[in-house]
Amino acid sequence: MTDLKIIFNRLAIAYGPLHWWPAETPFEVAIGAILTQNTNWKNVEMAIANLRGEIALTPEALAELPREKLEQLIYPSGFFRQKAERLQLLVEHLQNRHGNRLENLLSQSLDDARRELLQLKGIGPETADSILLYAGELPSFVVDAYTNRLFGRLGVLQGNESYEQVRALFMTQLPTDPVLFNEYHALIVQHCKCFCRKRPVCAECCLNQDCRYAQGSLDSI
DNA sequence: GGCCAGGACACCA
DNA sequence: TGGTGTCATGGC
Repeated sequence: MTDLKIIFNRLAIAYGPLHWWPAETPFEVAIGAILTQNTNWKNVEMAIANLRGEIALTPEALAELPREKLEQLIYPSGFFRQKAERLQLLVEHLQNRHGNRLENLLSQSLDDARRELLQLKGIGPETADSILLYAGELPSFVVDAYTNRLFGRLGVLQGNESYEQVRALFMTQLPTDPVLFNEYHALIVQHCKCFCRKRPVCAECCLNQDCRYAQGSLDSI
């Protein structure tokens, strides 16, 4: 069993199952993925609640919103001008290429869908992978700041790896399973909210000072 | 009042 | 190719 599988098992026992992403439709996942860029999820929830209140959580409805109105609705998520543009560019793309259905974009092969998402302004690798995995249920591992922080501390990562290198590490060492990738990323985020941010070592977490992972070396495994 | 949060992009050397 | 500045709100 690889280190990554062992770490997953420990996290899963401690926190799982988490069943991400907190959204009602694939399109809502994509909206959340853009809105959460460098932003606390609580702020995103406020913005999504505003969109829901305007019945604007479909590509058609979002396309009808004037830019200023959209900026006003997503204001709590921060970077509201950038994000309004990014949302409208995504909606325009779905309208022009996929009959207003994100599901059509996601029905392609993983590589084709990922390439297409990455060509859109404002959708980088993490946002694309979040959409692929959580909206499309495609086996694309999501790497985020928490992933780098946690696995850097564990000694799995050196800290100078590129996004694609980290993603490839997880995708080659783990079974190609979207359910596993989904849960793993959710567990990393859940764990880091306790272990990595609030305090250096969380007494009740599964990777505390008594755990070999917290020592920064996995050599003994 | 400062720091951080489930990034991406433009610009520059 | 890699580093830096910019975008911006809300919670702690």
